[in-house]
Amino acid sequence: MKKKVSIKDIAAQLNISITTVSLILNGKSKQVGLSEAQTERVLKYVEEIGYKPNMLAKSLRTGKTKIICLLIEDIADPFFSTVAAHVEELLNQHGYKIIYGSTKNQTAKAIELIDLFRDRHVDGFIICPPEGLESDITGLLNEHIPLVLFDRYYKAIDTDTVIVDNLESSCKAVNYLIDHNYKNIGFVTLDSEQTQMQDRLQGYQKAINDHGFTPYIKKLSFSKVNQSGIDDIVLFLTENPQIDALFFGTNYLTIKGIEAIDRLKLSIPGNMGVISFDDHDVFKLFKPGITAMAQPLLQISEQMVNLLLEQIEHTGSDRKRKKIIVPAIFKERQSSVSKAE
Amino acid sequence: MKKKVSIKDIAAQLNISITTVSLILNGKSKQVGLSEAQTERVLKYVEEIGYKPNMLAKSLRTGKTKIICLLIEDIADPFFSTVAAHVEELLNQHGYKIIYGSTKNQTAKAIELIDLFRDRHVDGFIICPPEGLESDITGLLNEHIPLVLFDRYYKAIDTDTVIVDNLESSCKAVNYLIDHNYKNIGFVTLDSEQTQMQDRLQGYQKAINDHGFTPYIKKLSFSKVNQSGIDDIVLFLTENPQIDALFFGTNYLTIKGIEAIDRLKLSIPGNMGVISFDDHDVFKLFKPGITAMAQPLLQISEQMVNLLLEQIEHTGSDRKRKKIIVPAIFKERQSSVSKAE
DNA sequence: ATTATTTACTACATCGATTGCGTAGCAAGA
DNA sequence: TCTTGCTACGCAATCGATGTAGTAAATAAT
Repeated sequence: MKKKVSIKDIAAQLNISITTVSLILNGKSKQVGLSEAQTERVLKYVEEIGYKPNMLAKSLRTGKTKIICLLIEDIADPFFSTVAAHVEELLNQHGYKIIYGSTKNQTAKAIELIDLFRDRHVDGFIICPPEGLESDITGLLNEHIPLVLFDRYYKAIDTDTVIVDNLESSCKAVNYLIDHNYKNIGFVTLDSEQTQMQDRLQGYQKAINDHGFTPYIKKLSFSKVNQSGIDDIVLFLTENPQIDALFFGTNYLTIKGIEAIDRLKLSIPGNMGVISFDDHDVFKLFKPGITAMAQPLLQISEQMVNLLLEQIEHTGSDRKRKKIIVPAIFKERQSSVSKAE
Repeated sequence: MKKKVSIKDIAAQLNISITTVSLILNGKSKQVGLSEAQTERVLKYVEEIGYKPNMLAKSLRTGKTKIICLLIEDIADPFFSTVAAHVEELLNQHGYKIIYGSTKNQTAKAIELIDLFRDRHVDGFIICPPEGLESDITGLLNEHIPLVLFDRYYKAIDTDTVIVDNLESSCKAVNYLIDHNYKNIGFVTLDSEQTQMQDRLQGYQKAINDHGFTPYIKKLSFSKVNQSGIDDIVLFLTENPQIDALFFGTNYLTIKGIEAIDRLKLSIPGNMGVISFDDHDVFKLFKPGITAMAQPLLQISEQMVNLLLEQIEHTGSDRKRKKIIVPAIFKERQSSVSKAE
């Protein structure tokens, strides 16, 4: 069992000062004019004994932890876990580790987590914010803590943000259904004020209005999707039997919807055209394949990491915050093929 | 923009010593005999200004970080992300945060990550180890760092471990197929020496041998599953047309298998019975539902967290290491219903 | 009145690094 | 000989906490 060696032990062993060792280890030997010989000697010895600096001490002193906090809804959700995987990979390339927290879309939990990680002095945050976090986000901004929001944002706060073009994409998806001969298109969404859901709703409404169609909108409460989601959709469809296609606001709503449609013994796309916002592994495997408006997760992750690194590197205060909107990708599958007249 | 207050500022403000503040904040006021009045005063003030201790300094001093490292194959895999979600939740209840890393099942990446997190002084590890990590694991044990392995383990090293009864479960699954009239049952697995895959293979072989059947085994290389997995399985089935059922060693193999079967225009379970080791969201939604031997993820997570906390709390060296084997759960669906004679 | 005990705190070293400032040693220029 | 200027390094403060050992004052015991 090896005991941990500190910079002090090294200095003692080599009969030099701690300062010298530290400077050499931080590559400042040239800068401060330490001799080649000494530098070599220290580097060689350090290598030999496999010394690893204590990151805690380092962080305490420098104020940098090289840890980024990723705050998402739920790590078990494929959308978020995929983003997490990408962000992890990308940030690793820059020497950052990532620590994450699942908010379950609950304001209180999110606030608690932000506090906790701020206490741990993470170097930055990537956050998919639930509702009602305005003041906490503002707090982070005021302390100049690097921060990127994604998937949704707050209209009232100027933050670096990465989202998809929710409105446009939704509009396109609904137009696609209209073009394929569906006449009564319903929209199943969350009862949420969050920007992404609002924009998707508006996209739906725009497409419907543009064609003078009748809107059919069902809003489910986030917390009840798992309990009564299927029942709610069954009811919605029963009450509106004329509906011949459904557009879903998120992938888990689509999954509930598929089960509901199945329960009503309706066939996809024969009786019911389906398009999902957000893709899912299931959708391409499912028979018929479920058409989806997919978010380009790698691209989103890259943009987020870039924005975050920009902030970390840019210590001045004159940087302009950026909102990046990436286009969603339409994955055409069989659940939305042309309806027979 | 509020500046961070330290324990020193508090002491100065209240005209008392740093020690006193620290003692009170750590709830030792009674123990060391500080006056009620003083205690109240400090607590009240601390509350007022919303002081948060610097965890870095605390950790540096105490050697505890209250962070646990979860090392898994891939956070984007639903098996691991679900475990991650459970572990996070459970450990949060005990005041621990979790930091994770995806090894992609690569030895080098895993070693690097373990090193990194050890440097960061995490209080413990939960690891799903790739092959060839024996010496690193031994290293952790020697340093008495709390450690739990899961999903697989090293036969040569005595560690706390949580796994499912891979051999038994696999045997049961294959027996189920046999009982349902399938005669030529293939096993699609990974070309891996890891215990979980070996045990599943042995379970398969036992069931096949017990009935005097012919084994058909296809081993895919982990790294190539995504590229050529489907083709490989198609080939395997083409070369062995008598196969009437497949047992898959992991859920992602099953997914490849389903696509392969689909490509061959075979129907499940009509032409091909299917059972998967490991469940997946897709499987219950799929038509027909895919029968699976599911791992009880919450139970596994609970056991891991328990073992880890035991180690953290048990500072003596006489603790006996535990291997916990939890039973898998058979999820009977339609992909394995009785074959017509 | 003197010593012992208790009460209520405080001083200081420490964890393992970083870093601004200081300086010894030596050669060259004045 | 003395100042100046390098070169090559060291001292000590600091980050923000913890915890041991100690002390001053008040009270109790003898």
